[in-house]
Amino acid sequence: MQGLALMPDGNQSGRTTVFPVCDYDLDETLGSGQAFRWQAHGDAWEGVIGEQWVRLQRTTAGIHAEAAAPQQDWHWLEEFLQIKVNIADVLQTFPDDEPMRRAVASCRGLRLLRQEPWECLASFILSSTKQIVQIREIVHLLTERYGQHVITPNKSGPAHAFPSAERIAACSETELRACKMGFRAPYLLKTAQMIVSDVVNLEDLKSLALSEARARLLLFPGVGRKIADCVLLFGYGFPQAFPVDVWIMRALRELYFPRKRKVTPQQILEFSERHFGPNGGYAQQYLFHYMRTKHTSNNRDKASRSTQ
DNA sequence: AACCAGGACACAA
DNA sequence: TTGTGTCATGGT
Repeated sequence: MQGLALMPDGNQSGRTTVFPVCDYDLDETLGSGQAFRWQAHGDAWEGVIGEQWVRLQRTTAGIHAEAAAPQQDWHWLEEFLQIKVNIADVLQTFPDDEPMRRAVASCRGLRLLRQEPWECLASFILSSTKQIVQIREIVHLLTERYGQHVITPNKSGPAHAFPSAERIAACSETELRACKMGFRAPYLLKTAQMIVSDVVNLEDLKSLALSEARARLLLFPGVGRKIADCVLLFGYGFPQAFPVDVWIMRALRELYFPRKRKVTPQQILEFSERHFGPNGGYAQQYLFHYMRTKHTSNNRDKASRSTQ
């Protein structure tokens, strides 16, 4: 390790590296409900990608990354964080309207990750009608009980990889329910079994068009349009996939159809496909985060609810 | 103490 | 095709 000090910034064979990137906010990106097993420790974030433990920290030079073991190649992390995406180019494709301007202005540095498809699929099967904190808890129990240990630095506690489809498929429904996932347990179990028996091959989806890939995901039990679009967006990088959950439904109603009584979910869905352009998925994430954290009517509602 | 959460599904009309 | 009840569990 002596040689590290002699190596230039961005050295590729040590335990750490720096990605020189701007407009990348780790808090908003890792804590915004697209990934569920990153933990904030002070100003740093710790997580596991594949079999690798990682610690990320914002510095003036960019994003500082620390792994548990020396790396010759950081491509896996660069891919996960989508470092090469020029976010300014993406933002430029958003519709130029008031709601989008507000969302973009208040979520500067929000990015989309590129997660491993199986982990993403399993996580979002567990997400239905759950709050983000609860999804994190369920996923944590699952990885702790059925995921392989990964190497961590001495100072850090134990960490686990996300359990394989094979391992989940070998669980009983009772064991899965014990991870607090309730009625989602049979969905996850059957989905894992379908993957193990190769009824649907997740790798194959990468070469398909959006609608074809979506049709394959919809074959899994517990996967409807919304969860399929989450996996297409966060796991496969289809930038046009536009998950419509309860938050986005409210956002589109309030921001784009104010004082209009009958707006059906079908109309909202059609509007979402038409209005937000080739990077609609990114736009969706900005609206989602904006509604959850900054939008005033949301905060007012929350305040009035908690004081009554 | 009702109401809600990054929904999906079976079933009715 | 569109509308309702149900499914666990925990937070506000």
